[in-house]
Amino acid sequence: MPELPEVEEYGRYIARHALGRRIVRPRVLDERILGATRAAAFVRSLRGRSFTRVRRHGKHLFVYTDRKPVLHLHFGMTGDLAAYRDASKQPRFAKIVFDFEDGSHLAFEDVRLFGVAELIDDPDHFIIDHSLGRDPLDPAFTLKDFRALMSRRTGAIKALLMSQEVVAGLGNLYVDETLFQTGVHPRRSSAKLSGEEIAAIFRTMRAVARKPRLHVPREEGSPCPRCGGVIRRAVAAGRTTYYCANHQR
DNA sequence: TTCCATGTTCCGCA
DNA sequence: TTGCGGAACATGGA
Repeated sequence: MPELPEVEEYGRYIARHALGRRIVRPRVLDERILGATRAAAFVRSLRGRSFTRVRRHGKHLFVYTDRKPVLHLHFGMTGDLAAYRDASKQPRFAKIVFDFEDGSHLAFEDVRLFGVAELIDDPDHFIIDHSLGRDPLDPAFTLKDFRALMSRRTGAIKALLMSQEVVAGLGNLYVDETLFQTGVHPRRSSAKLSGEEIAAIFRTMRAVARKPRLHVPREEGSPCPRCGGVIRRAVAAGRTTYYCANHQR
C-alpha cells in the first residue's frame, strides 16, 4: 500500500529488520523487478555487504550499504516487505530475498511488478535525474516554497498534487484526502485558488503525509462524513477520484 | 468473464 | 510549453 506514509513505514521496517546485518546471500527470484540492473551484478554487489542507512524521498527508498552501490526500492502499486526467520514464511510473491548472516530474511514482494529493486550509484543524482519535487515531510519545505511552485501552474489541483515533480510522495488516495479536508474540488484550476486555500492545502498535505486515518469514503453515493453531502466518483488526473459534491468546490 | 486496482511513463492532441 | 486523456506495463481478486 505504497504512498509516502507507507513508504515511510517501510523505511522504519528496514531499519528495524535489516540494518547492520550482513547479507550472506542476495537472491533474485524474478529478474523483471530489477529495472536496468542485471541479476549477476545485483548479487555480486550485495553479497557480503551490510545495509547501513535508509533514506526516503517521496515514494522512493534508498538503502545504503557499507560500499558503493545503493539499493533503490520503489513499491509500485503492490510492493511490500516481509521480514521473517522461518524460510517457509517466504511470501508467495517475493521477487528479491536477502538472507542475513543471523539467519533472518527480508523479502521484497510485488504482485504486479510495477515496483523496482535496483542498484544505483547516488540517490542525489537519482532525485535530480527523475525531477522529483520536494518531500512533504521535509521540515525545510515552507509555505513560501509551495506558493512558488504553485505560481507557475494552471492545471487541475489534483493533477498538480499527484505530479511527483511538484511534490513527491502523494498518490491518489492521499491527494483525495487532502482535497476533501480542505474543501477544494479536485478539478479546480491551481491558478484560481486563493492564498488561504493554498495555505490550507499545504498544511493539510503535510498532515496527511503523516498518515492520519482517511476520511473520504471510496464509494459512490456514500454520505459525506463531514457535511452529509453525497460522495461522487469521477475520473480526475486519470485516476478514480472520490470527492464530496457538496463541500468541495 | 469482466472490471478494478494506493504507480510511472510515454505518446498524441489541444 | 503546459496539461491532460489514454494506453501500456502485469497480475490477482472481487
